[in-house]
Amino acid sequence: MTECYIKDLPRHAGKEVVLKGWVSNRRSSGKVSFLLIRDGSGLCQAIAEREVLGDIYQEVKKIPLESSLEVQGTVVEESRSPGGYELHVTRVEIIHKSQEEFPIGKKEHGPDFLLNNRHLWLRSSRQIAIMRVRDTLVRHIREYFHKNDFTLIDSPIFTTTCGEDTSSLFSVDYFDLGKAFLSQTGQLYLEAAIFGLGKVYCFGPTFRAERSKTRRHLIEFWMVEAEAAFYDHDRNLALQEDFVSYIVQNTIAERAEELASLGRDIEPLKKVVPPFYRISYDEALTILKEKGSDIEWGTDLGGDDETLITSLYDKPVFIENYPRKVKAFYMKQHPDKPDYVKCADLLAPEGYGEIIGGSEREDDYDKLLQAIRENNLDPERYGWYLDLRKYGSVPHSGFGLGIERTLSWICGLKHVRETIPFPRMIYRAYP
RNA sequence: UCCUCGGUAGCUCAAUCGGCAGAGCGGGUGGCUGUUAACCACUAGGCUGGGGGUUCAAGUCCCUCCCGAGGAGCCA
Repeated sequence: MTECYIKDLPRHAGKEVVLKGWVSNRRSSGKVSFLLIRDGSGLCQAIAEREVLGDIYQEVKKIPLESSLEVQGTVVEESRSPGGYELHVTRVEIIHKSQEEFPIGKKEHGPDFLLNNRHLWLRSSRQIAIMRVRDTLVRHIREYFHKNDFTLIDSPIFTTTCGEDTSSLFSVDYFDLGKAFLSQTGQLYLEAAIFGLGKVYCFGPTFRAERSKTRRHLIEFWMVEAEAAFYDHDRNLALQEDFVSYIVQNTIAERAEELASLGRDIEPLKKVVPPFYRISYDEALTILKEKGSDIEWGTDLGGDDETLITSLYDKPVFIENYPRKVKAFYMKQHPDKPDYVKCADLLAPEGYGEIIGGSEREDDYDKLLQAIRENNLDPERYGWYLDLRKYGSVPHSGFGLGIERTLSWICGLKHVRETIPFPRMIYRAYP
């Protein structure tokens, strides 16, 4: 007997096959039961009739949701079944009958309950759709870098240097060496790698011990970072435009069905092609003040500010050249305006806000050392990083893109917590 | 850490001015041969987050603690 996956049913129309999966939903009407089977490849309606099945029909009719089954039957084209094909069952074997009522019901649930049952929530069609989009997005990210001659450099998770300030780092005991930190960025290591490989990227989890509690924050999230030798600020922005357009267009083309099931209108995403809008930090401030914001020069844009700016544009917008004092120590000082750095954040439209932070890096040894001291960091710990400016230092730039924020934007979600299989949040590390 | 909102049946939520604790879904029992979160009938299910207070009377008002959500700060 041919065993097959639901996605392959059209190829077996009229034939008898075996499916293995779970009872996603069930309805019965006296002598006939409709079992909605999920097998990881799709959904299919299986028709179980009393006259065909005999004694086991009574058990099948009452089978608890999410029980696992092996069903054998004839594949029949049927528009009323999801996927367009249904199975007329001739034999049922119960692999495992759910021991208790499945906690995730057919009606709505609240976020607390769903997050406590994340291990079971992942079986629902909405979560399946999001995970498929995530898989596709990640694949196109890797593909883009591969096609453009970037080499993957896996950066360490344990670090003794940091890219941001130490207050937001998780520390762990590291044998006799004292404290080590969980990585916040692989950037500094990528900078070391460009001298051998030119263009590199890393992709992995990153950890922020910030007591953030918003729809845009996770404690553990995935970030893809790229770094390229001889890329100045403008070339960096062109790369980001090309990259973001590529991953968005390819993902929405491949996952149109899933995005539709999530209720995402992809028309706004189709506009995500180069060039993106570019405004300076100072211009952003002027706009914000005109709109009534009380933001002051020398502070970062808040969530409301980002929402206001993005509402004015139908495509992603770069905010360039921030004040030096609000950005990280490694960013290159602006040659004409010493109070600024050559950097840009990329804000996604439709109110989603920052998805990329990037900059040209300081390539001058003395200026970098000075910046490290100004930020009260220990120059000895950054010895290796300073070394990079001693042997053939070159202009170079890079950026980091947050996977969950980008996915949340593409899927049109209200919160990043649904974009990662097991979200880590300030008061939640279970399951 | 701060601000705002919330916690009532397994789940999602009602409960008017402080006056008998309710519904839908899910569970159980029965019915139905084409259902699409199926439907119909019956049924079980409660320390109203914990503690204290006011009152003849508290889910409702006050104090306090716990838990959650959204936001601020910070960031991708």
